[in-house]
Amino acid sequence: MSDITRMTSVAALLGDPARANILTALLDGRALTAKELAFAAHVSPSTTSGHLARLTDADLLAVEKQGRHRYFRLASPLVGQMLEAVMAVAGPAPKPVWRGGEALRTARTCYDHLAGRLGVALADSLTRFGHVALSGDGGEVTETGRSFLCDFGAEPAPGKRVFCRPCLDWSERRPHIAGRLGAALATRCLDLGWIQRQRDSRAVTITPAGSRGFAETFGIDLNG
Amino acid sequence: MSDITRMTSVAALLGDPARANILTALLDGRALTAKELAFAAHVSPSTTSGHLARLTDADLLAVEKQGRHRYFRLASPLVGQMLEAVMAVAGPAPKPVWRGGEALRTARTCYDHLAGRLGVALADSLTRFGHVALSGDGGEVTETGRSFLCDFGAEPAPGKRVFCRPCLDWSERRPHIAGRLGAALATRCLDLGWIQRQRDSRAVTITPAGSRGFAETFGIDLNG
DNA sequence: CAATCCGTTCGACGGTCACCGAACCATCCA
DNA sequence: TGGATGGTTCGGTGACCGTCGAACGGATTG
Repeated sequence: MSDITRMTSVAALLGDPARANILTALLDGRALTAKELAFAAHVSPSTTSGHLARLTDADLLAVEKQGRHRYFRLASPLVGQMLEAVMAVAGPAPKPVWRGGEALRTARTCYDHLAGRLGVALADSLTRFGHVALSGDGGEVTETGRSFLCDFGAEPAPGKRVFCRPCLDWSERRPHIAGRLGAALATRCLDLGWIQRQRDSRAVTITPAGSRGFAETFGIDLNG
Repeated sequence: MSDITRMTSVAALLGDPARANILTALLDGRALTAKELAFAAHVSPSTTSGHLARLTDADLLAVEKQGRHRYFRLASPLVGQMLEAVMAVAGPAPKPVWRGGEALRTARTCYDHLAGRLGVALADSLTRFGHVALSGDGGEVTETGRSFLCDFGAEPAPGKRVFCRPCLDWSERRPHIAGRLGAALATRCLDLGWIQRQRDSRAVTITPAGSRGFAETFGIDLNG
């Protein structure tokens, strides 16, 4: 089996509306039964069964048996990222239906850490440079990452809380960084004056100093 | 046209071997003519023409007319990222049952530069010694790097193409060096007899001289 | 102008695959 | 032990699509 063959097999699986519906229905990480997925896919249970068999066979879905139900979910975060990538190319999502949302989508706090496009971009940057490694439900800081974060001035306070955890961003559908590390990053950005909280909203604004800082330190340009 | 419909249309385009070959042939950012792509896709010019029309129509490819040639290239970096994402899921084969696959993972050409374990090791070595600096989507050669490469005999030809670019290696999931510099390195290694192309394959073999050379010059030992 | 090469369009052929209903197996419940 | 429900398998049908060769338009070259 050649590389191209493997790639086309996977892509072909995404190329059918019923299967695409199944996969997107699972994008949020939940596990659903075959019947629920049949409803989501708008096809009969028998047809759905065939699709599910092929998807699990290709390791796009993982299945868990519970009594007479079978629960399906995405086999790995890589699958979700692939779906996002295809959607990104598939084009402009019919966008923000609701108002005031734009600021929230750009940058907001999620409890004590950063989310929205900024939060996701930060996670991307740290991952790309090998400073942190995010897996399905956990995260670690590498050696280079530790010194990088130390230089940046974001040293997480000690504590019992989980240190670094990916948190799926609902507006971006991709992970940002939560946990003590996420909190430390947000605090440091506030201290540097890179971002400012808005009154009565979780949205935060990026200052001109922040624009420069995020670009120089993390290679982030949200306008680009 | 719904989200799912757009997504499946794009995915279905990737689901055909001929089109997948075309897209991967353009992964490094070069622009190729329809005939060259027909060769890469292993189908007739007429068939290729149909595929190219569909790919450009879906905005996966951009086309540029020059005389009686038409040059095709990926329409945006997003397309490349999508391909990488699909390859990442399609994954390196779980079990390298087949000897040829193993050879491909050890060392192969990615059009005109080196990839696989050897390509990644080269990039690592050059980075470690401070000869090049690779960031997210760009790369630079340092002063010491310039003289080092000059001594080595790998002086990139002048040209419009990007000079040094990291290219995510699908089998190693780490960057190797593409662009004019990558091409120059590959050419020099061939000239030195360190590597040899295999017929009908992108795999390259490392000669005994190459083993010594890579070890002495770059500190690379792929068996280690 | 003639020869040539690049690329596209057209028509026909063949294989693949999504779909459904009905029958079947497994599990749970009364 | 029956009956109900979740899920799979099977056979048949129809549509879609990738493929090629042949013919054609456009651009370059001699």
